[in-house]
Amino acid sequence: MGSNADIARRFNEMGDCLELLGENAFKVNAMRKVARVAEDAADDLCAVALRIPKALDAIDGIGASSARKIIEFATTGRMAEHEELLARLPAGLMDVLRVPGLGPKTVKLLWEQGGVTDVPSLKAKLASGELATLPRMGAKTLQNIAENIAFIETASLRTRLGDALPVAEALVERVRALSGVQQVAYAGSLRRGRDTVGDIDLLVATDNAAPIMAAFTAFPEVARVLAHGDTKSSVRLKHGMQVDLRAVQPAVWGAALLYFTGSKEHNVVLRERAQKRQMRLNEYGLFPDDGQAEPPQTRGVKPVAADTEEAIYKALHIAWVPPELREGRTECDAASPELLQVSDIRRELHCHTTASDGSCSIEQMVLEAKRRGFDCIAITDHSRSSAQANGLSVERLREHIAAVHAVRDRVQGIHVLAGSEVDILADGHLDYPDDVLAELDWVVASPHTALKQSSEAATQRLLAAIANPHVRVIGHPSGRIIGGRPGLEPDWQAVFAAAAKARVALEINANPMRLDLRDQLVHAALVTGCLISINTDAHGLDNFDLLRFGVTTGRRGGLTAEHCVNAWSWKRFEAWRASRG
DNA sequence: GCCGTTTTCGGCCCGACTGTTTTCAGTCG
Repeated sequence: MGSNADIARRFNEMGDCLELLGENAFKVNAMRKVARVAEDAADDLCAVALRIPKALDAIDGIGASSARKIIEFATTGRMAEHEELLARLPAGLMDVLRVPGLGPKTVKLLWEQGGVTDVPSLKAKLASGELATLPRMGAKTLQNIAENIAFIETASLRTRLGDALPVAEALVERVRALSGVQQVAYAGSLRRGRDTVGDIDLLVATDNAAPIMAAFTAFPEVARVLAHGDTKSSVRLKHGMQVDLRAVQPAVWGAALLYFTGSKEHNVVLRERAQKRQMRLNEYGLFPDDGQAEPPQTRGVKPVAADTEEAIYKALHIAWVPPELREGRTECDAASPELLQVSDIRRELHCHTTASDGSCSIEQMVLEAKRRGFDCIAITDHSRSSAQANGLSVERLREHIAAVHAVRDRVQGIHVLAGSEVDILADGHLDYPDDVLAELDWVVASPHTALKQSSEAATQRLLAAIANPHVRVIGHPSGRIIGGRPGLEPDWQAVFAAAAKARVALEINANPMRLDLRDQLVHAALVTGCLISINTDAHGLDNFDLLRFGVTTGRRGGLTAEHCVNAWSWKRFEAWRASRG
């Protein structure tokens, strides 16, 4: 049976095909919408299709036609229309569509009139100069296409949150120092906290944009100016990231921040709500809709709301939506929960010392946790199978437990747990026998190897770990590395149901390379009733700073302090910790 | 293709910038 990701991929590809074939753009959008719904669905849509086919049609965004396709896929493993559409296009044309600046219209032109069928043929025809005879293909356009192909061949298209955020924060301070800047912030997917971002969106409030645009495009870290207008500029930095800077009048700051934070899909929902209330929303404000085509802001129409995001949501009768939830799903349908904050976190439950692969002593880690105001730290060095991480043999583990307890007795004002990050072996067995695990105060069980095993094997593996009575947390459950490896792909619903029943927490590993569980799986886990634990997996003192990335990921999944064991009172945490094993 | 508290048909979000054009199509977010 196929996964929701398989369904999403097919609908996205159908959307690409339809777009290249010049079909109705709204039909294309509908395909993409179904793909998004499939990606976000907590339930396995194929299972739903087989069990209660009618339920598919009831899902918002999935109509009768798409429901039929999903049912066909669930029962036969194929989707005829998908295959037919793919067969109508050269297979390599999809890659041409990925080149920045090339949209469906241009790719269609290149294909039908230029004979381009894939990126290699595009490069060959660019080199030979034969594309210059096509309409709208001037020298500048052809040069841009060549440069953009070179760019995607050398740079990765998305940047990890942990790499992009420091760059954005530094740029914000650089722009803030420019004369005439009243407010500046980063927006876009970075503000929404996505695990990777395509670019950095900066917004500045000023009465005099031109000099700021000029200064920005002249920053020394800029490698290339992609666009330089009166109110909007785009640059590519020397290390490859694209940065867009948009300037607005201070009075419309809120409308602009809302608009540029997105997501695009959230904006569409807001505009539709505005329309229903006879209003128009754009980056200049929320305006009464007088039916005139010309934009209201250019006619001096006074906005209903514009200066703050809060005022605009209020005028639309939508409860404030935290940026992390603005993905165009159901966030506008009901008030958002009070999401977890970094300041809610009271303890670190997964970290390493020099006993395995960390860089600091037990005492250094404990004192750092105490300095940060935590009430508890669990020392969880690697188990014996993680040889590359200097994992502890049973004898070394026993010495280590004694060492941790010695520090616990010496340092006052913080609880110190002697724990282990014990490997979940490929077959589901843990890396220490139960009687050894029983000697520990705390057990995090994590998969580190055999991360390409089948979905069925991965499911059984995680279920076995959850069933072990000593295990309190499943660490980085998928083992994914963002931009590196996909990690395990078990039947998540089965894993979540077992974890919820056993009251075993699932970790959000805060390391920006991992962010595992990822946001949408956190959401699905919470819907199933799971507990979540956010940990930095610190290997040194600086790593404690990674906490914010884990909290952001939790927030994107709708996590509240109530469902995060790191945020509980000590009494409640202790009762839970002692409730098994 | 999806949707409906006026609609089962007729809509479906909005603006900046580039490049190629003499008024706009295409892309992007």
